[in-house]
Amino acid sequence: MQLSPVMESFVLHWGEMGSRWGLNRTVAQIYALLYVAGKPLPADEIAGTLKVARSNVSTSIRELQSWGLIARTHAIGDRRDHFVAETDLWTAAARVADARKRREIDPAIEALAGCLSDARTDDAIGKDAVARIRSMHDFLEAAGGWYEDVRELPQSKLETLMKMGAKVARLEARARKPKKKKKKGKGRR
Amino acid sequence: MQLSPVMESFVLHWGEMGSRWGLNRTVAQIYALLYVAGKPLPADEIAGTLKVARSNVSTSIRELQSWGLIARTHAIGDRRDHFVAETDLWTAAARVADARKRREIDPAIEALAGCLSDARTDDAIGKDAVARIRSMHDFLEAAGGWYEDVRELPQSKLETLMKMGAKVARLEARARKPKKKKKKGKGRR
DNA sequence: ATGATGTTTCAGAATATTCCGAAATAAGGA
DNA sequence: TCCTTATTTCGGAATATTCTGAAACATCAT
Repeated sequence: MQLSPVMESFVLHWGEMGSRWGLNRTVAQIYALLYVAGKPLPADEIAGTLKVARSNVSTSIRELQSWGLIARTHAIGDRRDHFVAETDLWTAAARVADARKRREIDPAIEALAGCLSDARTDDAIGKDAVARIRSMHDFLEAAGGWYEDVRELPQSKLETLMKMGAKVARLEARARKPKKKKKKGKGRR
Repeated sequence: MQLSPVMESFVLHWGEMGSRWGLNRTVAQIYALLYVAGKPLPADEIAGTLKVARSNVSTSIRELQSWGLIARTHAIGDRRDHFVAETDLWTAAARVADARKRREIDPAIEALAGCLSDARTDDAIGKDAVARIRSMHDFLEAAGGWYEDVRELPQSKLETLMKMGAKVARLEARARKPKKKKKKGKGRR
């Protein structure tokens, strides 16, 4: 896979971004490569294009699969596995959100529940401290539950909901600060 | 600050969680400590309690302030700065979300915009690849814009919106899979 | 000023993560 | 089966991050 200058810079940027997002560089770059490539690539070609060890690609692909961001396909007359990126960004974002919830939120809830249960036999802790821990636990659980509910909506409904949110927000903004001509520093929309 | 067993385990767990969340252990532990403590603590007491270097506390506090998760206060008759955690979890979550958008989304959008502008002078890149890059750019920009809109809502409105979302989700779920008695479990799809 | 107290900076040590490459394992076709 | 090709595992090298302790800096009361 020969990369054009822009494709290369896209991949490189993604590598950077990936770190910020908690995936490592290689993983992020592979996703980016598959995303721009727009066609299935075999592992060794990925390794060649990105100049990383073949084994590294193997590990990273595993990780990407666990995030649900790439899929394995096969080409006729080729024994090798090929991989494609999920190109629908709604789906991809949802996959990432799912994975993050699973890795970041759920274990946290569990840990907090553990603390709460231990708290009953800890006579050195104050009632108010326990209450604070509990409210954190409850907050995360509520957020997680909400996410799961909403997550199951078909995309169309979700989009409607989001538009609604934005509309309410705009109305609200107008109602609250009628003075200001244009809002915020980044003229969007 | 003497920690009870449960408080200690809370702080320790938060240290773990923090890593998953992209903050480092000390930073996370300090927040956790201030959160359970429920009262302002001076930096050296934090260092003593957590058994980390005083300077490390200083750096971490700086970071926590940049996330907007702790505030500086003063006690009469004490020259030292004291720090309190934001205990309202809605607010804290919003602060984290803001910071993450600023660090994770905004730079990404910028990078992609750069790629797109470069793409005009790159004759080796395919039209379809450019289109894919563009759609990623647009997606992120739309998501960011939506977030900013919604983010400015007063908390009460936001809560209403979320409840609405959850309600829609529940109705939708019933309509789509009338068979299932109870949802959830671990059954991801 | 001077000293007492508190905070920040910074170079390098300690630690953790990522990556490579060799060796082991699997899977297909002759 | 045996050979060929594809994939994974894993120990340790390379790299990046975090943390420490000492020194520099700031602030205030005397």
